[in-house]
Amino acid sequence: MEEQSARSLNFIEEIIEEDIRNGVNESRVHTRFPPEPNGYLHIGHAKSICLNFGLGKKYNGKTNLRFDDTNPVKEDVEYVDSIMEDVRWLGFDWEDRLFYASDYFEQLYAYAVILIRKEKAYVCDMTAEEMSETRGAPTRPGKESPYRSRSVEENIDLFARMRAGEFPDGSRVLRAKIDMASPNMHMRDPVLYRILHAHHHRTGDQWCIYPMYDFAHGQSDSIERITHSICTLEFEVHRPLYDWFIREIGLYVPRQIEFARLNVTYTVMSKRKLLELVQQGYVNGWDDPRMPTICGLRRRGFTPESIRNFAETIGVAKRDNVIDVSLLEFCIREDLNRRTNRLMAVLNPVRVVIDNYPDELVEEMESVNNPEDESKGKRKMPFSKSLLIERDDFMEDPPNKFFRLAPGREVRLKSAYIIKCESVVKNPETGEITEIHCTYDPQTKSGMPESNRKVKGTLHWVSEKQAVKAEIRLYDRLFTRENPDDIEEGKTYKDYLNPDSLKVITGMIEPAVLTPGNFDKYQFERTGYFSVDKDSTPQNLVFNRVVPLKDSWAKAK
RNA sequence: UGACCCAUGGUGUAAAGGUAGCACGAGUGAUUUUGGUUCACUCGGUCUAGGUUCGAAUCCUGGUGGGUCAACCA
Repeated sequence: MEEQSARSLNFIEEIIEEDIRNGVNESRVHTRFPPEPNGYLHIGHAKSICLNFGLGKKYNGKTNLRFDDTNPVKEDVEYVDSIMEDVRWLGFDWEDRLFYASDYFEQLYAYAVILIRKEKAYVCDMTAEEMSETRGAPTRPGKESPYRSRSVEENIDLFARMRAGEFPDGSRVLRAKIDMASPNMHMRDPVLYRILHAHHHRTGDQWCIYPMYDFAHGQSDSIERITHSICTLEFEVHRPLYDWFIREIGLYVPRQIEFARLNVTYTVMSKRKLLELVQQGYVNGWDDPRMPTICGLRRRGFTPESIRNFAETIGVAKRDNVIDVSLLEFCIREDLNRRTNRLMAVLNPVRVVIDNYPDELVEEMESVNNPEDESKGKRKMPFSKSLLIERDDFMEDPPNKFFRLAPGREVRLKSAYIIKCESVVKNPETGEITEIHCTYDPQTKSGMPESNRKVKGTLHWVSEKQAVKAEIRLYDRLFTRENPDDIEEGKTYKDYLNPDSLKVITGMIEPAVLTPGNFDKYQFERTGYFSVDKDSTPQNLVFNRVVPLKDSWAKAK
């Protein structure tokens, strides 16, 4: 069965397997997912989560969750909590390996002192502006800081006093002493520590100096004995620095591997932009179903399985990529198709009156919940003289290939009778059709011996009197441009926001949904997959459309 | 105009020097109590120019195109 996995490794797996063969780091595999708690996780993080935890599992290794919380002014426990919830929801377990970079502040301080003693780090008094000016440019070398040659003793003393809070923010930094002429900007005496009198969400006011990403990340990996530190491509130029710290301090050696981050058409992925959409009210919060956040997708009705399968399907490589949203839609359709119950729901109703049906009779019609899965059982739906069908399912003057209801034509009502349209009633002023009068054939009730007569179409319907009103939220892509980050002159990504990304309508639902034991996601016949919104109550049913069904008739039109 | 990274159908991703495959997509047909689902078939690709080799998507060189890097962010 699994024969094909024998030799179809992605480039990261090849590196890992080679390391295993060579006995690198005792041939262990230990990965980590290291988010900064400064925002909510999105589908791009899901790729990283699936990758890191997936690799840990595949190679019988472990995966840590580590919060990269070295910048207190941007971080908050709100984000810590949401990240843990999202990772768990996706189906991954860090067991007892929950860590914070802030757990290592004392250790990192000691590492910095080691570098100072080796004359590989120094306290620099330049302002941020001066530092920026003397750093040079990629094509031009920088100039060495006048503080570069401070004595070890002076550096140790100054660094201790930085920690003790003797200096104001921004007055001094600790820098590595590497090479101001390096073609790699990150090697031009990068900042290791800065002074920041800010309250940290975990360490409180214990520290007023904070390590920079470069000084914290690799060492944290090393402390946790991470073997493979997988990150996105923009950190590729940081790798020489990552390795430099590990080597100079003399630490356990993890290997950093970079992959291309995920991009999806018709959406933005940067935390900054997503934050703007929330803060400026373009969407209703991080979990707005239009957002590409994990919590947004969850609220929309995506399943963890579908997202994991998506991550598996897109693969991993180093070239820039833009995944078409249709692939994400495929993944959720594929999953929901076999797990959701079918539900009759009429989104844009028009009345159908069965003239030859008894006035007061209400029959119970039986329908399978999921034709793909018999074990999902059956349900009963009331049927009566006055029904509602989809307005689109009737045409007074239809083209040839219209398979639905039209004057003189027959259709089957799903799980009920075959009906024939006899006449229509219109509003004399507007010309709008208000009633469609039909007759039914009593011999064609679903399940009866003579019910197998072929008719061109089958329609969904609800019984007018028993149907339940529901608020239906139809979501469309948030942006009108395939790549909202590809901005035309004089515009911003916000100019590509889709004003019609949310449409709220009132639909009529079969009453079965109110009975207990139903699933929280449904396939509405022909219209799409829907989930019950978290704000829904029995008095006010609210459905979110996860994704429309494919509709080849719509295309033909 | 520096360093580093990348280049396979429309979109992704495989092929460890030896048949360019898979998925989405698009198209055609069959089945169908929804035109969905399911099934079958089809479409379509190695950026370019040289070189090495019996043989190159794969190795080498040049070009072209794209990306990353000049935060006391991560």
